[in-house]
Amino acid sequence: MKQKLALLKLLADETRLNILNILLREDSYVEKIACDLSLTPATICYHLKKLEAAGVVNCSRSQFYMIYSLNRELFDKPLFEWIKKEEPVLDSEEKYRKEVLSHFFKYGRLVQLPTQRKKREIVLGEIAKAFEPERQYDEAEVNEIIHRFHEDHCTVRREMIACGIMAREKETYWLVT
Amino acid sequence: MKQKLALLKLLADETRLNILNILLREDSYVEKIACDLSLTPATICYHLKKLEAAGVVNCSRSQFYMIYSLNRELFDKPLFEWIKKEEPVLDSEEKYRKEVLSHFFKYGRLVQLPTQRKKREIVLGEIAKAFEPERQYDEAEVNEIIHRFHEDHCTVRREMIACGIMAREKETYWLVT
DNA sequence: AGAATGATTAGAAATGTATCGAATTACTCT
DNA sequence: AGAGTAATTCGATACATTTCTAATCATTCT
Repeated sequence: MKQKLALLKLLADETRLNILNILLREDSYVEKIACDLSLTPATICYHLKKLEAAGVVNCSRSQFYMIYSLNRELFDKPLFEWIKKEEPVLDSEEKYRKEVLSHFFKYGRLVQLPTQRKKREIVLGEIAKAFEPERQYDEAEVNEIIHRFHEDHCTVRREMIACGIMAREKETYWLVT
Repeated sequence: MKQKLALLKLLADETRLNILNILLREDSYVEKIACDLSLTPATICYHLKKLEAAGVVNCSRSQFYMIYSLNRELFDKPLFEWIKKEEPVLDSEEKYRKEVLSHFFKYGRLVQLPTQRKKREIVLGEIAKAFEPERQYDEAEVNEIIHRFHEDHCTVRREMIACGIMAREKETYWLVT
């Protein structure tokens, strides 16, 4: 990745693009390129050395001159390949989840029920962990468990149903799998 | 061209590459991306706005969130297409020629005959313009014309022949076409 | 209408980098 | 070996850009 970023940085400069365009047409050398672009040889050399270090160009001496030439294979791949990371980035969802939880829970208790659905689902999902799957609870049990997390167990209980995290029939509640 | 350079500059930033990689997997929104990358929403917004202005991403509102998505067609072209200028660059040779001439001619006279073949050819080619094509000159005429440019007309005359700019048979000289 | 929340903008600090002139190095040709 | 020439390096300067905090704006939901 570092490699690709470095290469993109190299390409993102007007002078270097100009140099590459010159080399795209034909090999050339420092003084001539400097003349073409109305810049000093020092500047052109600075850029060519950077390009060379990254493997974008090669150079070899011919008489007085250092002839620079383009490494053309580099440019065949679609741009897509140049921006994509190999690593699976990071488990974004999990990180976001922790962020939300740490915001709404203080000392293990739910400070406030989030307004937004997405955050509310995360918070309710966390509370749902206190219930065992495949087990049936009566309303008093449900209230008691929820109450460990939040004062208003009625609202939370209702939201658990609304979000589809728990189901209920008559007086019986259970976790939806 | 300006367009392409601008786009490459956009891609040449670690944070923006990270953002694009996130959007490559799925659409997302400012706060979530900020959380993923451990940066502030302000920073993410700054980058997304730049990307949007360049047409790299689009955004639309959904509930509380501005959902950003990738403009994927952009990335199909090979990198090659992204660095190549449409314009024929500039007549590099002509510019180089002028540079060399202004260096070796002062006030219309040749200060010194360049050592290097490439430059010498350019200088001699300039002097050759003083001769009419298809006309024959004797040596005295040739010397006189060359003398307008340079003291040592003998050397210059000999070099004109050596470079193949003029030809000679016995006492007669003419321009090679 | 008002409260809540995410998005955006403005301003400032810090960092990175392109460019140049001058001095030095590396090489070629006589 | 020495003169000449192109390439490179060094140090300094100027400019662009990323990032943050704080404040403001725009939208949604009650």
